[in-house]
Amino acid sequence: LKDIAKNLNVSKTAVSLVLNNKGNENKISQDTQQKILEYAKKHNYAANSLARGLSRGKSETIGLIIPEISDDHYAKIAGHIERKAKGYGYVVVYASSNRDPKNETKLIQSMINRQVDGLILASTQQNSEDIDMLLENNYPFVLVDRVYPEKETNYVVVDNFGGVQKATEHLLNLGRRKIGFVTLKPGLEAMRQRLLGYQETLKQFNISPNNDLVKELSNEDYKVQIKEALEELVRFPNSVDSIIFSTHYLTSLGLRELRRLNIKVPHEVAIVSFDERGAFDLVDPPITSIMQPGSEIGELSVDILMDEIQGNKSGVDKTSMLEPFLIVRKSCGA
Amino acid sequence: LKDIAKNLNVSKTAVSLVLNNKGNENKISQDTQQKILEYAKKHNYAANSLARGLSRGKSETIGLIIPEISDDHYAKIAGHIERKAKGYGYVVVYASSNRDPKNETKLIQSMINRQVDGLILASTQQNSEDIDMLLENNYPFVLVDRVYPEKETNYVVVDNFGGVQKATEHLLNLGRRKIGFVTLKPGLEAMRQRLLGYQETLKQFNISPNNDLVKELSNEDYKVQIKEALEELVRFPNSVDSIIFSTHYLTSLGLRELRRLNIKVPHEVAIVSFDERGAFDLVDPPITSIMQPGSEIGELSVDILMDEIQGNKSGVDKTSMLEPFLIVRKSCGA
DNA sequence: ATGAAAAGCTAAACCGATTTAGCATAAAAT
DNA sequence: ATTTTATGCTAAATCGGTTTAGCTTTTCAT
Repeated sequence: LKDIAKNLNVSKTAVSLVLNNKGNENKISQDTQQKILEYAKKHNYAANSLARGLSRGKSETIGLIIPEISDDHYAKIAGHIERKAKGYGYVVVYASSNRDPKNETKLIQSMINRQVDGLILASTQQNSEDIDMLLENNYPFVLVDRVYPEKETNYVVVDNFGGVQKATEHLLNLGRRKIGFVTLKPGLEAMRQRLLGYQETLKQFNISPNNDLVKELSNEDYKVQIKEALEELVRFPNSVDSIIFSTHYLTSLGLRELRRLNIKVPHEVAIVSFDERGAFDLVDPPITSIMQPGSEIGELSVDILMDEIQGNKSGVDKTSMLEPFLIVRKSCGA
Repeated sequence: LKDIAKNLNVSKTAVSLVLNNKGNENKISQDTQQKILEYAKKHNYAANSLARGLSRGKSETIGLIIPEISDDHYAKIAGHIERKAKGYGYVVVYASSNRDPKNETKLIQSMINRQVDGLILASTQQNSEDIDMLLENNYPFVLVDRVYPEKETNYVVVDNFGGVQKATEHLLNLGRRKIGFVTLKPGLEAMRQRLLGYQETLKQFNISPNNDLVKELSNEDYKVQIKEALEELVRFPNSVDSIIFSTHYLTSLGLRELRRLNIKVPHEVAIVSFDERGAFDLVDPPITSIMQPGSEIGELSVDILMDEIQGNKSGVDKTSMLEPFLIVRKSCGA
């Protein structure tokens, strides 16, 4: 900038104005504008974003904090977030919390220090204070895939209740009556909703819920616990004829276990997965899944965040619940 | 900073020095240091990274440009890069090139303008000029998963040749003789090496390569082309008894096609996949894959980049070829 | 011819840090 | 008693932009 100004014998101000398309409104002559634009292009000048950011108080960066970028679900969302953000001229920095609230707290702080203009959080949902802090400071952020039910925040979630409801109804309509449910301990609202969707649907069909058919595994130890859980589910007196797994990785693990136990899927036990991961359609049997609209989740969260950052002009809905849909494959016995 | 200085009746300089642990070497009294540290902690001060970056000429950010964050392979690498970078106090911004060189050029520029301290690139490998530019400007960067064979750059790759060699040998040792190879047009060195690995291994076993058994699909249209390719491979006169797919998504597509054609895998045609994606172990049949050491790729690339950024002190090897390894499952007929 | 308005530009403050050069004062050495 | 050295600190420049307020000069209306 200084260089351009010096070489063209104009002021930094003029250069800055012109390059920010404020030449006209500030009455810089066409000649001068031309001169500056040409010179800038020729030497392909591009502003130093740090300086610009410092000056404008905006970094044109959004922070994305997710449990794990390598999880299919979040990778997909991250992809859409990035693409959408680019459309707004924004860039995204991501960080994985690894489902650890302390980690998350640190990451949020770090992002703020780095002056991101806003945050997209798939929160561990155990960080009330952080959320309160963001809220108090009026920091633009949107929760994705997670909510703090008691707080008023922007969020984009899927209808976890409805998703499981569809799956449960589907199994019931196929004649299955002893449906097991394998999930994680309900630290997350999403998990609560999924369980609820299962329980309520059974009630609607006049089937009294049997808690022995529900296996809630701990977040740390599910890889081990799932073995016992499945054994209990398939043998007397439970003897389920179907199982809904509330995450794709539980499905993977569970299916492995069912095979080990020599249970025929879907003949003896039908299964449905909440969410899927690569190649679920090629699995033996192809897995019926409750699909989440990853692209919408990603894009909507960016739209909402951008509106927030730009001062709530557009009037987009700041909370949004998207409908998952059931992909029926073989594993449900259809 | 200013606040702290004002409230404590010291200079900004003092505060800055102390908070950067340069208090002692600049002979700030213990008293003052204490005072500053306490105040800073109490008001949990953290430096504005933009300002610091501007001043220091460092952003403590690295840029990651990959074909697609939602691809299992890159998502995994990205995860490890992020984790490792965090250890260095760095944060990563990512962007997807979608395999478009023009896109890549723009992204590189954008990252540089944003003052990232270094770049990790899974280049489209059609951007010689960009690479030259980075090289000329001595910009710290490392190629990951990709190389420009004729250029001297830092890189981390896997031994694509060796990986396919292992797979090919394995199939040959299982008695398969008519091995097909489905890959993408060799815009990428990786693809060239994989093809070469296949061809050379056949030679070593005294099998004359038959070009009809090699199907090179175009990057844009592979989803369509793969149908015809597979039909040609499985029917007379080719009638392969096995196929190596050079990427995980080709494997997915290919397997679907084989099923459509009613070909029994591995009985009639055995398959091996280069790289895998979620649930490949649960597929029918479980897919034998050439696995890439994602964590090493990610971590090593960060190590190399950091050394580059910090002025090549550590003497780490700046080019590195990692060994993939074969995970033998059912699809190869073992 | 004169005053007001418009056109075209610039100086300087500012964003929030880092860093260099140097100023007092106190302690030690001569 | 005077010089030297060490201690403890600060003013001010700098990074590279943005932006406010204002200064000339020209143009126009009266």
